[in-house]
Amino acid sequence: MDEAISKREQAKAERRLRIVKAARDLIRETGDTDLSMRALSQRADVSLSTPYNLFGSKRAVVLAVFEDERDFTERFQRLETANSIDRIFAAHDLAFGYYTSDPDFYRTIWRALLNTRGQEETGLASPERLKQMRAIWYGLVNSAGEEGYLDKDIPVDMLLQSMAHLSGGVLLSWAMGSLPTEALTSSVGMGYALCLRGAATETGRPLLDVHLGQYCREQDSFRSRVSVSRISETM
Amino acid sequence: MDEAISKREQAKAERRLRIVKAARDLIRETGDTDLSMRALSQRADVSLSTPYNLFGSKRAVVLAVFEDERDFTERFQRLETANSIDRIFAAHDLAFGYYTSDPDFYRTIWRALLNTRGQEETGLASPERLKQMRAIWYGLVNSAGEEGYLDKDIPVDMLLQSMAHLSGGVLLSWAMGSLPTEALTSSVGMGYALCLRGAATETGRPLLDVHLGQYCREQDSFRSRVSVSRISETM
DNA sequence: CACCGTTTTGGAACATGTTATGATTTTTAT
DNA sequence: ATAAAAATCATAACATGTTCCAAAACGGTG
Repeated sequence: MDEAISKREQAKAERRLRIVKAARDLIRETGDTDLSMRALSQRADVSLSTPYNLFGSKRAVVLAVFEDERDFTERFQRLETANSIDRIFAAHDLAFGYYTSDPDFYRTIWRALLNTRGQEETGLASPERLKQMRAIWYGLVNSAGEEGYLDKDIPVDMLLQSMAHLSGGVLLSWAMGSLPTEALTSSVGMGYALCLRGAATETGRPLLDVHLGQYCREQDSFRSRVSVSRISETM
Repeated sequence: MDEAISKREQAKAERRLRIVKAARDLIRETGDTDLSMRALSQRADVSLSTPYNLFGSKRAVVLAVFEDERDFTERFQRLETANSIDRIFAAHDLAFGYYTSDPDFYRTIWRALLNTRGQEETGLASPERLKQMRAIWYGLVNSAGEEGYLDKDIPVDMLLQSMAHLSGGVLLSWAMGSLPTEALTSSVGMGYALCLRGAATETGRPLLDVHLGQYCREQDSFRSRVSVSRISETM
């Protein structure tokens, strides 16, 4: 009976899989253009209604593609670094490596995720993924605090929030085309370094200066093209 | 003949105005729902084609509404503060006062601006507005540097870029519904304070601590609801 | 195997952003 | 005044996300 019930679920899961795979392939092949639900359902060999039954909306499908693509957690486990500050930036480089290594694909996905047709129910990631990510990053920053690199007076939560918003802003800017892919990682890294330095102890500051300096130099190397990102209006 | 030529342009300008006004009213009345181009053109008493002739897309119309609503520059001139650090945060409070005083309206607009149907040509503000804003903020932060509050080793441009991304990220988070309106101003302010503190001199740090502490306390007062914003996934 | 509930299917339908088109009106130039 | 030019108008058309519905297919149960 458990097997029987699973037969139903299995078929569903398989369809779900087909749909996600078809969506991913279509995005890879034609960069968003022609990721119509009609093309998608045809490619996945299901009816037009099925993706709506199984996911609810086009946006949800794309979100599934997005989360399916990333195995950050396990790759993160294998990071080895001298100190907790370096580990933060190693994790950052790892995370943004996904974007920079396949920019067209991820930009398309991000754009689709930004399109919020209609009311609420938004959010840029599933709750589970969020919890996972939050745990990882909390651990990272908290370690830095416990190793004496960050001022204990500044709550880790607030640091995390600012860092999250920073990366979100950069990704937005990038997805909208204001920021070239080359500037992605360094823009976020620089912001992280700045924020962390704002909360750093005497001990932590030199460690952060290394990264800050490095990202600054990276940005300088194509400064002419970047200028201040278009999004600065929002300030 | 100049008058004659202007007759054409005048009529155009008047139509443009009618369209923007109609769009604004429709958004105010029905919060995005029913800002269809058909409803818009009817309300503005023009044909469906005209907004496309004059603006190019729905998004462009909304952008025009957005920029039409804000008279930040002149209100900014009237700011009077003790030092350049305080002025930065006064400007920030002023800027985000627009959003918090009419959140539904601006959230709708932001959502529409995020919707990027099709290819490039995006950007969240017109080039002129950008130049204006950039000048103002450059002046603010640069003053802080010249008054000895900020380390000269850190380029103003980079600080500005991080701050811009930060505000962009917060606004994104807010527009997507992950961040309550009450947390808007303080989230950005806290990030600004952190970033600036990361670039501050001994002299500047205490000034920033005042603001940082204040925003922290603000956030604490409704911490239960905020948690870490949903966007943290992106890190 | 026959029955029943769930899901998928095919297809139509709807709202909407956008484009194309040919007629009509308004403005400018001769 | 009249022709040329420019813009708008009314309208149809198209693509697309989404919803709805009856019929068919499927899976589990007696």
